[in-house]
Amino acid sequence: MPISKYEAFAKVVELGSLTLAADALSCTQSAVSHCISVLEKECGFSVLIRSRAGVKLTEEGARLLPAVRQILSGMEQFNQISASVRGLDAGSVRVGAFTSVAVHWLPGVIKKFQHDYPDVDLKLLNGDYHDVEQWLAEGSIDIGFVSMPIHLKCECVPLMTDRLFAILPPDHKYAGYPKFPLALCADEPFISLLESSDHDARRALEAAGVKPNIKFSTKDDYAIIAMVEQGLGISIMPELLLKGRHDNIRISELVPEAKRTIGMAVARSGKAAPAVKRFADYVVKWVTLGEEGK
Amino acid sequence: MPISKYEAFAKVVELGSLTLAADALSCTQSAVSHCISVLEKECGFSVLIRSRAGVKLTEEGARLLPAVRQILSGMEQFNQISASVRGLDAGSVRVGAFTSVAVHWLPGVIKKFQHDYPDVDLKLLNGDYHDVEQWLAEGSIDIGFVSMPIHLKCECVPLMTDRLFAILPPDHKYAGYPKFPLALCADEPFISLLESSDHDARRALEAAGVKPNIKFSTKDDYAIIAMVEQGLGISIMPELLLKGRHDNIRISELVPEAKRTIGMAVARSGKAAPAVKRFADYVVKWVTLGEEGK
DNA sequence: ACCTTTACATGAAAAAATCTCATGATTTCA
DNA sequence: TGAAATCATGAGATTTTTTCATGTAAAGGT
Repeated sequence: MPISKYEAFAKVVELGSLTLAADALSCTQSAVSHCISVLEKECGFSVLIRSRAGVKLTEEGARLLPAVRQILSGMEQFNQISASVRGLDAGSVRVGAFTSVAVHWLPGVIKKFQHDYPDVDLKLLNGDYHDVEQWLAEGSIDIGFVSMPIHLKCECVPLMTDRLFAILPPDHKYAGYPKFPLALCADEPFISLLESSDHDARRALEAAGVKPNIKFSTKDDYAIIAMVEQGLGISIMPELLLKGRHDNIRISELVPEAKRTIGMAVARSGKAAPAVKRFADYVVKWVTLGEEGK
Repeated sequence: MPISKYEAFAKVVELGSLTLAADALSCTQSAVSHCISVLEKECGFSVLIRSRAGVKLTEEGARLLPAVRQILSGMEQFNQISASVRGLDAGSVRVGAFTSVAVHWLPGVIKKFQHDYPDVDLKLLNGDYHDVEQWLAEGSIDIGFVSMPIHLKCECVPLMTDRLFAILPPDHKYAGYPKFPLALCADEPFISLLESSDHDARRALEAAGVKPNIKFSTKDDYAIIAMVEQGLGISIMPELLLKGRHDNIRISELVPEAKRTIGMAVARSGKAAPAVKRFADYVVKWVTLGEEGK
């Protein structure tokens, strides 16, 4: 409970009494008296005329009053603004995400968040894994969705693990089988994401020591699905991306099983702006209580 | 040497570095760092992004900046004003006046002013109209009392209008008449101020097209009165000079009526030292509320 | 007049805030 | 990899602010 001498002065002038001002400021009359003394010592002249029934401004004190009001109004404004930022009436959140998250999670999260905090400015950037990490490193986004692990030094919480599946054209010779041996990717025409865009399938194949027979590469996940549909080859896709779609493809479990872990990285996590922290909370809540949670 | 956290914040933002700000504020880098921490604790979010080469504002910090600037500008203003008022403790006021003012007004004004501002050094120069204007022009006085109008380029406020009267020896042939025709000055022996000392009587006579029959000239008003008393001649004097005196003379209204306007000229009026402005205020107050005001 | 009440002042000591010192951690540059 | 530069941090010293306990002065009632 620190009292600024300016506040004390203004209050005393307003109420015309040290005692009343002290009450109003919840401190002792002595404290207010000392404050005024300090003020007067600094000024080098008295600002108040003391008398029996309280005090009133000297002419010099009156000259100071506008400046004091300006200081106090500035402090008031300061508090208003910081409260408004704290209360999420202000601020912005820049989110970077790759396709599956941008398609399956963000619309819902954003809708809910925007409803609760209509004054926060949301910005969504869409890219591949590499883009998102780049943006994080640059500081051009506050929150980035990534495939874990990540080398960037910033706090990153795992959100869910997502199985990888083989996708085949419907009339593919292995289409009938419920499981698909990863090793076959070495023979079958394989449609891949660009190297920079993909970590998951690549990691799975490397882990199994399989060198895929890459026929096509693209940066767009849905383009791959379309190509598979047309029988141009097979590919590997995470479950989240396939969910809810009705493509004319066959989906088979991989053998051995492979997965990715989707994580959320928060830039300058501990010191993130309130709006950013809150948005991160929303994401976690959204994912943990049933991704499709109302 | 107390450093406000607002000051620290603004300086850091301005210089983009805690270290430089610390130098600028003559305190340690540690102090600045603590200040910012306190600020951030109060706000509940970070206001600066720390990096190798200094720091920069967060978006939230930027929002606070205008309020901080307002606070600092208020403090600056506060110091300016108090320094200017303090000027009264160190200032001096040099006043030039002619006889009637020096006798009838200044003692009272000076007494009151000295009581209220005992530290202000007052200097009073006594002279005639010409002397005062000379001193004003030279800048050797701050405030000069003059008979308006004045040609000098400096702010000059009219204080009062003062009627001119004829003064006659008690046994003069016209002594019985309540009014005295100005034209008679052409015949009667006339006692005049030196040309440089007088404007008022001269102007009145000229306006009436009367050429006075000047027998004696002196620079001292009271010498004229004494000479009139002795029956050496007649003269013209302003009311203020005659007030409160009990000379053995006859005072008659002039026909046509004549007057002078006493004004106060303030050198460099707008930029005058606080003590000078204040003294001028006192004079005006003194004159307006009854010249003999308590 | 004299006491009571009310209001501000003051001095010492406690409490709090602020500053410095020493040192740590991190990043950049050579 | 080491040196230099920059910000952070913790402990202790310093300064400021607050409280507590009175003191002083003026106004009002009796």
